[in-house]
Amino acid sequence: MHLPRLLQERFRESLASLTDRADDYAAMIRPTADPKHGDYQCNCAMPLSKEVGRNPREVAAEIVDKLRIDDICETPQIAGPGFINLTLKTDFISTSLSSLLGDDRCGVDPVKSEKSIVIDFSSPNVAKPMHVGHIRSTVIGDALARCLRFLGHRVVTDNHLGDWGTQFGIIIYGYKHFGDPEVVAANPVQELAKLYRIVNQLIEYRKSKRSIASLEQGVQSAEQAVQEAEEFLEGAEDSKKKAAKKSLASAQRRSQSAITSLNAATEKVNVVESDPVLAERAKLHAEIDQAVLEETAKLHQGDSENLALWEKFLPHCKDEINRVYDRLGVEFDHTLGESFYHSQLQGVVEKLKQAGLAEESDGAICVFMDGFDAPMIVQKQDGAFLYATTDLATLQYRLNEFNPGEILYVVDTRQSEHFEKLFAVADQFGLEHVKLVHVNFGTVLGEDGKPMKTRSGTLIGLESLLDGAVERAKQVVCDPDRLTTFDPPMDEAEQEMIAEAVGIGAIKFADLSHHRTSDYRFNLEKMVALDGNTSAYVQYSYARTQKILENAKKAELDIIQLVEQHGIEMTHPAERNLALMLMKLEESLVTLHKDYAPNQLVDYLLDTARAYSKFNENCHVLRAETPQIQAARLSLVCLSGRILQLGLQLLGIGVVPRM
RNA sequence: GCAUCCGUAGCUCAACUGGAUAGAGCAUCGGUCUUCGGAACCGAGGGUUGGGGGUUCGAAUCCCUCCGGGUGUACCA
Repeated sequence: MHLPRLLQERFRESLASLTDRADDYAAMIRPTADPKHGDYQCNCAMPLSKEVGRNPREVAAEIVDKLRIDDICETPQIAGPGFINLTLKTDFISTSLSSLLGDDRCGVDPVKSEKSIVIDFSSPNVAKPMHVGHIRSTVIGDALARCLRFLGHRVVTDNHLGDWGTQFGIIIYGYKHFGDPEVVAANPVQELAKLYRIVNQLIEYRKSKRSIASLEQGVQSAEQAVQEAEEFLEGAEDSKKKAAKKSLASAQRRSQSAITSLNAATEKVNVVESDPVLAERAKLHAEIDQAVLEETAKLHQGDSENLALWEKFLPHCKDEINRVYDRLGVEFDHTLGESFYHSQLQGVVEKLKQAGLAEESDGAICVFMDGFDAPMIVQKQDGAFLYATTDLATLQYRLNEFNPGEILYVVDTRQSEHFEKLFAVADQFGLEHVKLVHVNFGTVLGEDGKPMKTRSGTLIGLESLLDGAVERAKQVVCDPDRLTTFDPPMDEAEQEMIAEAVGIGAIKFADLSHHRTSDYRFNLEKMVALDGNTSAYVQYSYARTQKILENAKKAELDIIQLVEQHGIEMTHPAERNLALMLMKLEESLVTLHKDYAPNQLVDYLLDTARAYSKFNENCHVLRAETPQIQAARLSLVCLSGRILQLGLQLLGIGVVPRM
């Protein structure tokens, strides 16, 4: 059920005699912004009037005159410069609503032309703890996969794991120098993580140590700039004071951020140097960054010892990330990591050379392209391949294996340039039949508006983030005062289950509720709040529907019978509004697909939950005046519950029967 | 420097890609109801969509320009 499409068909017929671009004009149907203009509006008369050189209201009148739509809408109204306003007939809404009953797709028609769509998302580096930066790709990618699949597309999800990079050099180095084979064997996941941290800390120490001099210089020049700005402000004429204040504030910000960077580096150095054990280690492993790269290179060249270690460690690293996926309820059809493509990389480079696309420059093999300052480097001076190479190999493999119509890369927006290059190269490879999309997304910011970090400046672990949300959700949802109102009482297990659903849901919902391309501020308190634009509000609305159905002792089959017997009679505006909302799920999903923007569905669910609340407030079900009215209300409650549940499920969020 | 994204209510964010009086939620203030669970509902205030110009029936959206910010910029991913 996609109302704009239905209306569009009618307009196309009516427009056919006026223009040969009837399709384009018929597409100009929108929901109205204000209910007083009806439910939908068609905005085609104004542009069309220009094409045919006539008065827009006249054109609108002619369109309306030819329009056969009285089975769906009241008489269309022409308003303003030539808007055609459409109000659905309440009968039509009732009939449509009853057709949703018993339909497990909730009225969403499967797409007519299904596509095969590959979605590349999450893609963490194994052996490195997952952190806050992995939320967005994982949550957005999973939601897209669920929604597009539900729409009827053949979706292939692939987790392009970073399982072949420097982080393994780090672990291998750590194992060789700090590892105890027995301890690692006994508790591999934790021990490997520990080894990673030890080596990484030393590398960070070295980096920081090297950068301190230039950071100090940065602070100095920033402070000088502040001073200059202050002096300028003092001497400035009144007319320039405002501008001078602004540039002073800007200089102060820069100075602050320079100081922060310097402090972070100094802190990393001090942590190591103030600890005798660490200081000794740092001295012993002075060349550690180089050594780690060498271990990585040896692995890539097939060194038997390192390869054996890699094979031994990889499963444990996967266990580690799979635990997080289990908790998030995320699954993949394929997990083909970088290592899977290793043997194909040389071939890709050769192919690029043969096609005349790649050439040597400064010892590296590069693809130069118009419109880009820097080339795409596919092989380094030292012979190593890069992620551009892997991405090309991956693309090639996916085209052969999955024959997709679309490939979506759910990856941070900071990698835009990489994907522009990748797509440009792919284009020259003759891949124009597949739609390649970089589904980019913004950064998760802390309360201070800067990328989210812990107080000590490190990234926040994903698991501790989830733990925090669940814990907070439990405090809020399982408040002892509230719990006393439940009958039967909630046992500990149920409380845990609710906290998990609400806590994890809160994080996902908050992420998905923002347009993916914008940055957003992470605020746990607001996310798990019971009021506001939160998952808990939607989940709670669902729980209320279930309570009413329970009290009414009616299952969906009973309701279908009641409707067959009594029909659906709507007497209150809140009923009509809710019913109309319930018919719009497909609309939100189609819009979602157009922009790969899950916030479309989030907005829909919030609107629906609010419409339900209003209905719930105004329209008593059990005390309904007549059986007809009650049948209608039971239908609305039942379908509201089903659609809220389905919508949340399509976002990867669960519901609980009571909370 | 170049490229690119952004600037919307006090705060956090939307706005179906050019449509009517720019919407939600927090927060603030006021109101409703003997709860099919009040975690509710109704209402009010709050905006020159960073500034200025342009395009047209119509601009938060497109173009130009200035101001302010983020990000990326040859061998990391």
